[in-house]
Amino acid sequence: MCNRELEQLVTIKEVAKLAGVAVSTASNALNGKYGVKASTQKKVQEAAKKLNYIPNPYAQGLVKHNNRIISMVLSGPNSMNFITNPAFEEIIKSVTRTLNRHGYQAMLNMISSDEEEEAIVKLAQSQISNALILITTRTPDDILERILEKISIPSVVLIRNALNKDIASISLDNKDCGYKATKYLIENGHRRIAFIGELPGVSIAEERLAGYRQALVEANIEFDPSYVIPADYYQESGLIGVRQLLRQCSHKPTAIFAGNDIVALGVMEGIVQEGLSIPDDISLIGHDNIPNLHLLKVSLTTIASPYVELGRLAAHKVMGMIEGNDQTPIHTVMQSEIRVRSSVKSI
Amino acid sequence: MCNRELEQLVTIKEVAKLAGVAVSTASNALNGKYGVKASTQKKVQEAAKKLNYIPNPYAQGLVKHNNRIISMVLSGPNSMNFITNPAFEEIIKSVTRTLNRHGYQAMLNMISSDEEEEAIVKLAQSQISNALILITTRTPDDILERILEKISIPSVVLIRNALNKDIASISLDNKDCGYKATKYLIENGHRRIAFIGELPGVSIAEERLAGYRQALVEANIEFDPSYVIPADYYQESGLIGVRQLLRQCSHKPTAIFAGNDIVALGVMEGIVQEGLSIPDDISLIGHDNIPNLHLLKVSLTTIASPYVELGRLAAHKVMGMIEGNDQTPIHTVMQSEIRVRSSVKSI
DNA sequence: CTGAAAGCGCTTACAG
DNA sequence: CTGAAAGCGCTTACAG
Repeated sequence: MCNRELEQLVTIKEVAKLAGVAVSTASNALNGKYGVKASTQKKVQEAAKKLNYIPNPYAQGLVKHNNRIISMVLSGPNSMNFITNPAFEEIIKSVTRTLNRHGYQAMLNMISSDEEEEAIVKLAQSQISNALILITTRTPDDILERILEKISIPSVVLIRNALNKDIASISLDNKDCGYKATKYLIENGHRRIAFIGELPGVSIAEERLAGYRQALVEANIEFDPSYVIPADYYQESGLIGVRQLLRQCSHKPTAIFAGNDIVALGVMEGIVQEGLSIPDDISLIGHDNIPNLHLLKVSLTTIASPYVELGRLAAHKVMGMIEGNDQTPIHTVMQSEIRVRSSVKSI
Repeated sequence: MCNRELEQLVTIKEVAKLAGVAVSTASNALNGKYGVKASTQKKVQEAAKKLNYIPNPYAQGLVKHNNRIISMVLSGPNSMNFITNPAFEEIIKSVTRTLNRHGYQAMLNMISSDEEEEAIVKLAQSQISNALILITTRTPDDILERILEKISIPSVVLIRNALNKDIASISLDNKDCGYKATKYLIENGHRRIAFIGELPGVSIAEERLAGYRQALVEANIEFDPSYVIPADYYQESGLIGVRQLLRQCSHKPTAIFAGNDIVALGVMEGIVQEGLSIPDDISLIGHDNIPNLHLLKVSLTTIASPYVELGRLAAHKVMGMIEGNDQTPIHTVMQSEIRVRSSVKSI
């Protein structure tokens, strides 16, 4: 079961002994430090190879203050499996793969939104990882800034705009996403367009709403507040939101822009439950381009965002920050594009 | 950006100083060791609290050989984002959440299938984590046994049957899954039933196939090898598989059991491309019960397996193994149940 | 170019 | 009940 004792761990001491040098010399040789005779270095390397030596990263970390571990922090409601958005899973996989390829380790930390400050600060102070990638935080900017100021390890915040100059971020052009989605609906003849995804204080929601409004303004469509419905960006909020929408508005909209794809999935459920059909009664567009949208009851038109690339950039950025050679801009904003399927009808 | 120097880390030394005791006493007090005067312990705890002391897990790990980190190992083809099965993502989240709740950390390790042995052994030897949870390994039993014998940390293998007595595992009753799926098709009047999901040497595939065959035998349906199609359990293999099936069989089957849901998704794509319809031309059943199957073009009937619970059990098992108090059986087999939707037609 | 010493932050025997 | 010492596996000045 667990043959913990079977095999003695090989340490640098044994390597040094086999190579016939001091431990410090072995260390210098293995780390390619200047001032080690080539032949000595070779001897040490061969000994290490022969013994199958792998340095203990924590012993290294203790002295170098670098253990090559990076935490991906996921915050969400305090229920068992709160990360239900496949878009975030793409990011997680992309970050992990990129880190692993560069000899870094990825840690996953799932924390409750309601104790985010405490959990993040504790995580950083524990020194368990060398950097933080905040993937799903919704903490307001000012509080998040306070949190990140408190901690002493590098961090990068994903998919949030509007953070202050000192906080590294990689995000989407969320306003443009909202604009593109809404404009596409308008181009298809829609004028009564609802937005399900209002979430005050949360950057992506506010920006997507701003893009929605901008597209409306450009098309001379009057803004109707009854067409703007709150949603928390989890699936059920789409279902609840569309019910609320159909109940509260005086003129039923002909199209809905859902804040993201899983909200759109909820909207789809709600529309079916109401006995309406997409896109004949209501057109629908989402955001994210999660997998298999083409296999849905109605294949969903959406705004596709480059989550894999975003994760890759995030991984490279934190590695650079840790190693002190990060050359990338403090803020990166990535562009999205529409992926047309058949949930929007031209009217 | 990275105010690494701003804040001095607080160590047990400062705690001891503030409490006016020796470092060893502080350690004993903090760890609740016997033989510390209550008043001393209180002094130390207060000092720790005041200074916001968090012990360095790696310094602890170095002496205790327990850093409370567990690696979830995902192997797959050597492409960027190979874990595409939402069922595995449920497991990952469930494991992580459970570990985090118990003060453990979860590490994600994505390795290439073609260098699995090397990567696993190296991971274990690096002492970077205290235990391994192998989630997606397909390495044949004998090789996997050899690998796990080589390593000196506890490990548990998920969703694999037939491993030897000494290797901890938590799995599904895959034969029963195959049996239930096939039996349900038979009960609905089908006799020409295909299985897309043959993958020799991979436990889940072999067992599901065995269950399929058993259901056939019980119903006196002759086994037709041209109805058994290989698939690698990624989505595209379903698409390829159903094409192959329709090309090679003399009598078109009336129903297909796909090895898992994402294969079923591929099959669905293929059937649509061939101009056929589900369930009118061909009935389809999958396995896993991944999210949102009810929103597909044809809502997919499937075998639901308890992945969240499985992940929870796996986390508890490795924690127990690490702490030396694991009471759970070395092998756990979980039961699955059918979830009826509308992709199977009664004929 | 090499090695002995100190130290990273902790815990564990062991004196007292 | 408390504290000084040794040690976990490493690296980094610093003598020589």
